[in-house]
Amino acid sequence: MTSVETTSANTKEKPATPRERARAQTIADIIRLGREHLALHGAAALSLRAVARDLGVVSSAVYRYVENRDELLTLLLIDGYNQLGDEVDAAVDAVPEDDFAGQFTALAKAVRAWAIREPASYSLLFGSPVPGYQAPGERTTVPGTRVIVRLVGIFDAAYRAGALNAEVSPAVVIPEKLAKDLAAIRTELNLAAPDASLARGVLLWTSLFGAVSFEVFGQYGPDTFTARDELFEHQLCVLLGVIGLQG
Amino acid sequence: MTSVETTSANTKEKPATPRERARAQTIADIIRLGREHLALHGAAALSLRAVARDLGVVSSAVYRYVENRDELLTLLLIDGYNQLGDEVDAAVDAVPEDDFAGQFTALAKAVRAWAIREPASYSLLFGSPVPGYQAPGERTTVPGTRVIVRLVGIFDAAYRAGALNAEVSPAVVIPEKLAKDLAAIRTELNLAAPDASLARGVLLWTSLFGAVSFEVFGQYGPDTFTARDELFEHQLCVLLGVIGLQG
DNA sequence: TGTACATCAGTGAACGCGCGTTCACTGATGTAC
DNA sequence: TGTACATCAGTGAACGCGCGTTCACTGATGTAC
Repeated sequence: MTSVETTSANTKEKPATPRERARAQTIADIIRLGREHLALHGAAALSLRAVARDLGVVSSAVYRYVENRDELLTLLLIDGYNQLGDEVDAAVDAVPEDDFAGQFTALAKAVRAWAIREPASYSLLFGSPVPGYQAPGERTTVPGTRVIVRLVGIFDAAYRAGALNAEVSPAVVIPEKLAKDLAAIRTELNLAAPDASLARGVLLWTSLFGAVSFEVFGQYGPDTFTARDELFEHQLCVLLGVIGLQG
Repeated sequence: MTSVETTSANTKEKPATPRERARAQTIADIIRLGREHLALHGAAALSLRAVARDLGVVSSAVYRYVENRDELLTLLLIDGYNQLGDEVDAAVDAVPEDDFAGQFTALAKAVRAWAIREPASYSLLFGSPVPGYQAPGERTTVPGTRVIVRLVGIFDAAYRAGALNAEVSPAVVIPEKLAKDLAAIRTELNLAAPDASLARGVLLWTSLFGAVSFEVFGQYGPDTFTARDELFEHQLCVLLGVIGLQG
């Protein structure tokens, strides 16, 4: 269920000894409790002592499993990215391969559903940075880019299939500096879509998370929008139009 | 310079006695130091004791000016909203009244410039909620809605002037529940634009802050985009197309 | 103008709290012969 | 299979820290007569 198992299965293939299984279980418990704590008090207030209390163990015992507070944050970050990534993958995989608009919609809805269900994890991943904490890039980059990689994957497949109408609005000039960035992305992810399409993909990406963040972070206020599902779906429709995909 | 003066000028008209001026100055200092602290350690770590230290005063002395920690947060919130609102207003006012695309661009650029200059304040206003803190709506709603009110103002003026091409893409059906929300907004803000245009306005709003948040919160990573100004301007262009305004 | 009193700013000590982290330790679980 | 040793999980006390908040207080600044 949690992605810890996946991660540990990747590093160590064998089911291992009872002691090792107990250890893996404890680490999973620590992450689970950490996530609960995150949900209740936020990332900045995450404390090893509180996790130890919930675990029913003396505070220093946690140091057998986690080097320090920052590492617990890192574990939660990675676990969150993988949870989100798993749900997004499952949602997209359930849509026919040639239904690009459907895949995009599924991805977007999966992101939103997860964000609303796990607002604290969403905040940790996509909200304001945690003061004094710097994520270790070598461990977080891969899980942290799963959603955007998947998104551009759909995007590029649609382009290759000729389903992307890039000329949907008058061509906008892309400055050379921006074109260089886009070229680097194209090379790294092995894409075919031209600059104008890629740039629209970035807009899609930021807009999607902008809409979700407004909802999760309470920017809409309590009463302004009661029809939030409908609002979100409508925004998706318009965004699909922006990249020239028929919903 | 800060908007405290504006606020206090609104409640008390007179320049007042020396003692009162000294008091106002001290409150302004507290807010300034609070903002610096915010920038260095984040909202969750904001402490009255630290502000007192920077103010060169014993910790209990701050309670002469601020009821408790939460009220300091509220002051910072209101001050931030007003700072942003002032800059946005100034930027928009500098554009000719009939140049709606220019006004929108000016608003967007002002938001982004302020956010990049004051990332901590931006985080407090638009990032993850501060755990354990609930903003008092009766004091924050008015300053907190200045930007969006200004945005829909531009938007509606463009519509009334016939500059908004609402039929830019095939009409999307707006569900009844969402239409009700939009109708309430239309009444409250005295707008003329139809549902489809208003809904696009909301998308514009969330997309704008989505783009800014990604940049401020470091979601782009350190290297992916070096041409951030160009990327943002390009996104504005596309968004202008979405609402049917010629940039 | 001068005195008596009220208001206010700031002091310093104290309260109880929770935090991260270290360290020497006790037992239980595993491993090697 | 049985014993001797190594590894590991968890204990409990302690360290130094910063926090929010209260309270009785000292002086300085203002106000009323």
